[in-house]
Amino acid sequence: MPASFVRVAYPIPLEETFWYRNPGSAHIEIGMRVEAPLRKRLKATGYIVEVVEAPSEHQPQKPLPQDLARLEPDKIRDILRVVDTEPLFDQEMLALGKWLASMYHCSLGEALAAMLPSARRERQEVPDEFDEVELSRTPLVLTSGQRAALEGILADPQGMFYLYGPTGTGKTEVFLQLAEATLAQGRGVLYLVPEIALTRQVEQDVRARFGARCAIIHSRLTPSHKLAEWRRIARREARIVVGARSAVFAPIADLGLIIIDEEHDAGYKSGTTPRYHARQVAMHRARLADARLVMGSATPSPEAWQACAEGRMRRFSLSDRPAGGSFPEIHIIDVRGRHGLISEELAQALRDAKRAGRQSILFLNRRGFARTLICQTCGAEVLCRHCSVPLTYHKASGRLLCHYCGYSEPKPQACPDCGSLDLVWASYGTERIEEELKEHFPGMRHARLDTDTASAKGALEATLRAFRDGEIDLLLGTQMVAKGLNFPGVRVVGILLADQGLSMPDFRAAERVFSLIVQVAGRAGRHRPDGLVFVQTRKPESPVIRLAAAGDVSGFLERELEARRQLEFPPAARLCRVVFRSRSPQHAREQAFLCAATARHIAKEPTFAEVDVLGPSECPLAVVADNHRYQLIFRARRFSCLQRFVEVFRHSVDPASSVYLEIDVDPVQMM
DNA sequence: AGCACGCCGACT
DNA sequence: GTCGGCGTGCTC
Repeated sequence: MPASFVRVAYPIPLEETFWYRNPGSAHIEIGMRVEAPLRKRLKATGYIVEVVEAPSEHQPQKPLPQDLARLEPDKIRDILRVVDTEPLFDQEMLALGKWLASMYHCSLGEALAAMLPSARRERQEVPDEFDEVELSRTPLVLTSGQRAALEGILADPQGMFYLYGPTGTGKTEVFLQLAEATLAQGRGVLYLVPEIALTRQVEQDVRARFGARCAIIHSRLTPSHKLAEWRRIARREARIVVGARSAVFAPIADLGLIIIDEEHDAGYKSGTTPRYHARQVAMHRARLADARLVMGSATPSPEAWQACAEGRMRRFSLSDRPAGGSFPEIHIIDVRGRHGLISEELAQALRDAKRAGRQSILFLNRRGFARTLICQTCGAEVLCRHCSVPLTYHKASGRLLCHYCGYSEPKPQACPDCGSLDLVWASYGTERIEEELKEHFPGMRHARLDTDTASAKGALEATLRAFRDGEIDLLLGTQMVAKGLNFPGVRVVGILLADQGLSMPDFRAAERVFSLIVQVAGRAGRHRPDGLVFVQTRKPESPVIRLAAAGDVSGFLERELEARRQLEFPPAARLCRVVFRSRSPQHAREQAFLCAATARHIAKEPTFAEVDVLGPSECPLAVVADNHRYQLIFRARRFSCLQRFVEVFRHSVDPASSVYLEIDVDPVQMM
């Protein structure tokens, strides 16, 4: 038996793949992982992406791949070990990996690493949680809007659809019935949800309806459980998969439907290489598989709204709340010049709700006690030693904490700059609101829900259950309370500092603030028509706040799209952001300027006439975790042109290894 | 990425 | 004279 050769892709920022010999008789296939030596490294783990049988006397010889034939035979080393007994991916997934690598400008190995579970070994038992929910819940009776959407989508065997409707108008039920119809045809279903608490809710709905046919991929599954779920999907034992971003790569055979719930959510964009957008990957997969793609949200992204306007996607609107609720009455409260963070109007409504046996939600998008500590004498803020951001005071731990790198230090007694003892807290966090609640609403049973309180295992579930069961009158929290939670008893919603985030140096700031306000407001009055929302702000005249308070989604999107056209920002153009990061501020800066010159030179070519090179400039967050950051932005109207440009750029620059280049296609965060 | 090699500053 | 800083180069 002659030795065979394998091509291995490593999850490192190197485009090259490497050839090895398989010395033993170990069975080897595309899609398995191997351990092999890589230069001075004794063992590195990579993915087999090609297998070639060595020439033998008996078998007719196929020509060897060119790069293998060119290699000196003694340069080819032996693999050490095969990790898997079954492949993790097939040719189809490999093709998706190649697409991902070219789309997001990373190596094939990096793409595969992002797509696949990382566990070495599979755990035999899959956690069996679904016996606690009652099975075979039957489909609900649909409203006319829901029925129209369901029938309209089912009438088209493929294509893209948008389910647009305020919270509580029953998008989930339409998704579930579409899934049912797809499964009935023997085709697989992928149901994407943003990370966080929402996974739990959809998971239960899907489990109740489809039982053992579903697989769930949470972020908290251990790697070995994730691998076990992966195998169940590949073996077709599970035909409907619920999961967050990375579930878009689940190996579902004969895919018939992809659902993207809360389509606008930024959590669908990966923050690490490859910086893929699950919506983009889903569009690609749906096209390849001739599957339907159905997304939905109460606050569509400008990209999706534009696609509907241009007819690239068919939109269905839902407008009735089938559970008997109606849309809440919304009040804007101008809090300029007022003390405290809970206005008298809101306080009164909270007390009234409590007296009526109803519940309330307070939303403030900042955890901790105070955003920053300021010296009254010299005006200095206490900044992180590793990042260019102020430290947030967390009273529970008595420490100042950096929300970007995790650095913390004890609360200083005196100003580190001038030694003054006159240090004051500036701005509020959820911890401080909690203190205000204790002081001014002693009878109110409340709970706080943010990353800090939810980090303990089971704490999130326990709080949500207690609130649902009415053991809590008031739920206070960050984004976590904004998304997808359905609590029938909620009457009052208070949005504190609604304009927070509006002045961020990011073209998506308005979009984010708008959708957060609308989403939180949607928590009120889902089941009874007496919801009340208070939008507290220091910018009551801001159109974003006014449109959000009016629930005018299309008005906001039209306005936003017009602004984006004026500024030539997405979706009027496509962007690629390149961040240069280095321990050394000079290196990052020099490299950014050098590469900018190269980029401008390339942009002079006639084929790249439409490409703009913006920058370089220091990133708004100039330092994160001791990394100094500069950025360059490429812009073009046609995506294909931008992609070719980035490709040429990437191969024309040779960054010193002390500077790392992050390439972000369709960036969502510009900080 | 990771790991070693190599070439200039302050120490026993 | 060496220890060690991190800039540079290479990976089948």
